[in-house]
Amino acid sequence: MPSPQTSHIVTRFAPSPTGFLHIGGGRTALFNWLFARGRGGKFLLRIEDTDRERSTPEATAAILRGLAWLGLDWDGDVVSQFDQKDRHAEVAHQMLARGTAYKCFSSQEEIAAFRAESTASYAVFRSPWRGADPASHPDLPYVIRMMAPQTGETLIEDEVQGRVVIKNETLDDMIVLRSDGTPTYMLAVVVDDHDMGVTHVIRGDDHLNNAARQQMVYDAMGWQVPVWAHIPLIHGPDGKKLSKRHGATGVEEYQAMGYPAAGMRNYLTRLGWAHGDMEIFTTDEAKAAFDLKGIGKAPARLDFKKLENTCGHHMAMAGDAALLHELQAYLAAAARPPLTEAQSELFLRGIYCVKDRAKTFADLLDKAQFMLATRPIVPDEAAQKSLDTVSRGILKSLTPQLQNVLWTKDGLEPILNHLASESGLGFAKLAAPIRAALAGRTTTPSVYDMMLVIGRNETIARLKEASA
RNA sequence: GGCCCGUUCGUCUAUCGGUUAGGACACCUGGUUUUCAACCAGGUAAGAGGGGUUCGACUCCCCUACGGGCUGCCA
Repeated sequence: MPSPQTSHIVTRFAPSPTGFLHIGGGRTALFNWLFARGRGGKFLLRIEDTDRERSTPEATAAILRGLAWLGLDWDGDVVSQFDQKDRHAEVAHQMLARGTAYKCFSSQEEIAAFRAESTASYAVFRSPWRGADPASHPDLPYVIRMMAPQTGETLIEDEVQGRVVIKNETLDDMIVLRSDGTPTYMLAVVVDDHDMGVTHVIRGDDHLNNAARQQMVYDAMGWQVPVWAHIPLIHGPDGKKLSKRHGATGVEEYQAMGYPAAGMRNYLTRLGWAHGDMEIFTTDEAKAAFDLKGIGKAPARLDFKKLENTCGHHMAMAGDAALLHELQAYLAAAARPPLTEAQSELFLRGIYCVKDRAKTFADLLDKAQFMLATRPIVPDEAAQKSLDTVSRGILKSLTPQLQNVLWTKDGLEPILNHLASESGLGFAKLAAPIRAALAGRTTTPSVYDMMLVIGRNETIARLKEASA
């Protein structure tokens, strides 16, 4: 039964469609999603496309794909901020009517000149039109500025950052409606969050200062201020802001590299958030455990080793069919050919002996090569070395013995053990050429597992081929 | 320049005035083993610096240093 005070939670993710879904954005979305989903709330998606110059439908599509891959589903339709522009203008004019905003006729040149001249420490632009008599208004283009309080303080009660005090004198009368009648971000974000019923704004802490400005809009309209939670941004391994030179920054790149979505989710969840000593979470566990309190205030660095380790856990935890399904999606994302029906069947039969040692799907596929490959098996350099004359002779003597043996580990073991001691090689030395023959490489699952997975005929065929 | 935020092992973090400062990744050692991996056991490793407050400070306050953010008719 949902508890009444937690069932009205509404969070949102509001990216601007100017590129792919950034890994940091993915984490922000994840936090919002976890918070809402863990509390029976709603998670909404809004595309902040008011900047017509930079917004592209391709970017929106990429963001949606990224979210879908991460398994973050949203409630209702995707909201286009641009579509709400009339509503934004309406609110701007309401503010005008209420006297909490005013028309400013200062040109951009005038403002630029002010900024250039003011080397003073307090370079806050004060519009001369604040409080001007409407009768004195010229017939010129104007912007609508917020009538912001110029004294006193604005208090941000932030779930992550704590109580943050911003002195109002450091804030200017921000523009809410541009001279072309379109809204600025500062207005649009507030109007949309209010209209969409957003109760918790969880976003990057690059918006912490903006929260003060936005809070003024809430106050000007008499709207309820949402719960703020400004989370630190993700940094690269060197502690600098995450950028291209650190490697992958787009969520979809991680998919293409083969990281499982569940592992990615787990890693991102734990990056900058903790729940005691717990490290590995199923999605349900994460939803239940996630809270704003556990979010750290310092920026976290991306650590690929830990990402891999986390993904390894999830790879091992996953069901076989689910792994096959996600593997196929990975292959498509990485522009690689899908597994055929027959390969899929083999994969399902043999996946048990490779999945707990793989960290990514690329890794999994590589380790599964022995079952997916078709003859001739071409040994790599290291494997070739173990297929010397002596070894080939031994393999040759092995094949007839496999003809009628019971095809189980118990059936095979005595034969291989006997051959190992009889040849004087010992098991380790005997296993090497068998690995080379069956998989063409030196790093493989157990020889028994391989034989059982590929079957009697294929085993004999590969041994014959290698010993010929 | 101004304002805001941050700083515990290499990394992610626990700690919410009194702990031998805990866990995870990585690393090292040992064990197991059919190579690698996995697995098991153990180990190295931390409170940026300086002042306070306090019987006692990683924890509260101040300063400094360093890092980040904001300061747009971008979002």
